[in-house]
Amino acid sequence: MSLKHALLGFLVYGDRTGYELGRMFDYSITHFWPANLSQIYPTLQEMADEGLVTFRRVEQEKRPFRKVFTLTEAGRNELEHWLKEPLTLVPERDHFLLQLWFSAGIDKADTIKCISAYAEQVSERLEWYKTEAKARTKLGLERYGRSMDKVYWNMTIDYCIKQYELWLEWAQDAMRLISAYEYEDAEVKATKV
Amino acid sequence: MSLKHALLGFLVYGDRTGYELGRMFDYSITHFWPANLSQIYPTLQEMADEGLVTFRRVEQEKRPFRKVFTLTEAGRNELEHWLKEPLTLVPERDHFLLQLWFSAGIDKADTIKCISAYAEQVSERLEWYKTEAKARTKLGLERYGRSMDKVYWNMTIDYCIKQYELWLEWAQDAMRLISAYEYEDAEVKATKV
DNA sequence: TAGGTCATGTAATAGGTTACATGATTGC
DNA sequence: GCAATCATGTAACCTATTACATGACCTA
Repeated sequence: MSLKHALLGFLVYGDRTGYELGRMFDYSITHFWPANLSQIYPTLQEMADEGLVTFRRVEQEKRPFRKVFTLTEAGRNELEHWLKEPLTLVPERDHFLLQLWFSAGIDKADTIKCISAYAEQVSERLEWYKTEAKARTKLGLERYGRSMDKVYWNMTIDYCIKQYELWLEWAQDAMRLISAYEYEDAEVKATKV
Repeated sequence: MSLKHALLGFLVYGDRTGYELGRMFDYSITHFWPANLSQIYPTLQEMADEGLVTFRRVEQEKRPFRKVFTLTEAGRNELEHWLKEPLTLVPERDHFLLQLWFSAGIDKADTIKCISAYAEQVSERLEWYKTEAKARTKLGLERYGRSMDKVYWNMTIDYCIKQYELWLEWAQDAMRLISAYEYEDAEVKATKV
């Protein structure tokens, strides 16, 4: 369960509450690994049961108590083990490709609309990476970054940017291709008549 | 639930049993939408309950009965509606990026090993797309393909190939970058001494 | 005064994977 | 003789999402 490993990974930077860990997700890796508090809280409890973390309850005035989590030696070992383990490439589901695969039954114009809407979202996300994601990463690096973090964190952003750029190009080519095909249809019809 | 839409999409090509639909998945879209029979069977039952499909039970000698499913008008409408609906880009989880993000705490050599193992798998998958996936698609087109299927099916393969090529390039750059960074470390140390 | 932040969770649901259950037929 | 194919499913489990529950403080 990778959520556990991500939580262990964040706890390396220091003790945190579940809420704080949630914010760390939101401000750093939410684009490739989103996590909800409603999933984080029970997972941290499980991790405590398994001995990967410990926690102390800190009472507060005027606010609910905080449960501050700390990595244990076992947790650190588990994280290190996971980090060194080469991952198996898992098949990713792609809603968009699925839709496209079955699109021969509908009007080309509708398909082009879908691709166009997709491209627009990709374009927005791309812009987000180039500005917001970079800014957040920079901020995180200044605050908590270890020496190699800069290299790896920037590499993940680069990875995402390149991927979205590719998708955008692909979508534009695809729309052109479908339009061209429409044109061929017309030509064929013209010849036939 | 996209599995339902995929099943509807396949049933456009003709009536099929659950088993046959499973084979259609395996031979066409398993790389971007895998499906197990243990998921397909109950889903088809639900779809029958919802009126999207009907089925007839065909007894056989020497083999278990076949349940042959047919699209209903409602099913066809539901499919068409889904096909025309622009999808919202959903955040995809990436185990590999997650691992990389937290890798600053371990030896660079171990990280390079992980990236290298990843690259090797990407490379194999890429080869698979260029040969096997293309061959299967060609076969499918000859057997069932509608006029536009060729365009769309080839576009999905193109999409996957470009993506995997990008990942491979990225991984190679990444490994070079990490090695170079090691070299800089050494230089810094040398200067310091 | 309205919306965001801090702070904890539980419950229900959805979607998918893995294991279990059965067993004859067909092709190499 | 052994593996793959044909043919149906059920049950347990895992992971993640959405909705529900509570409530005070801070800032524009």
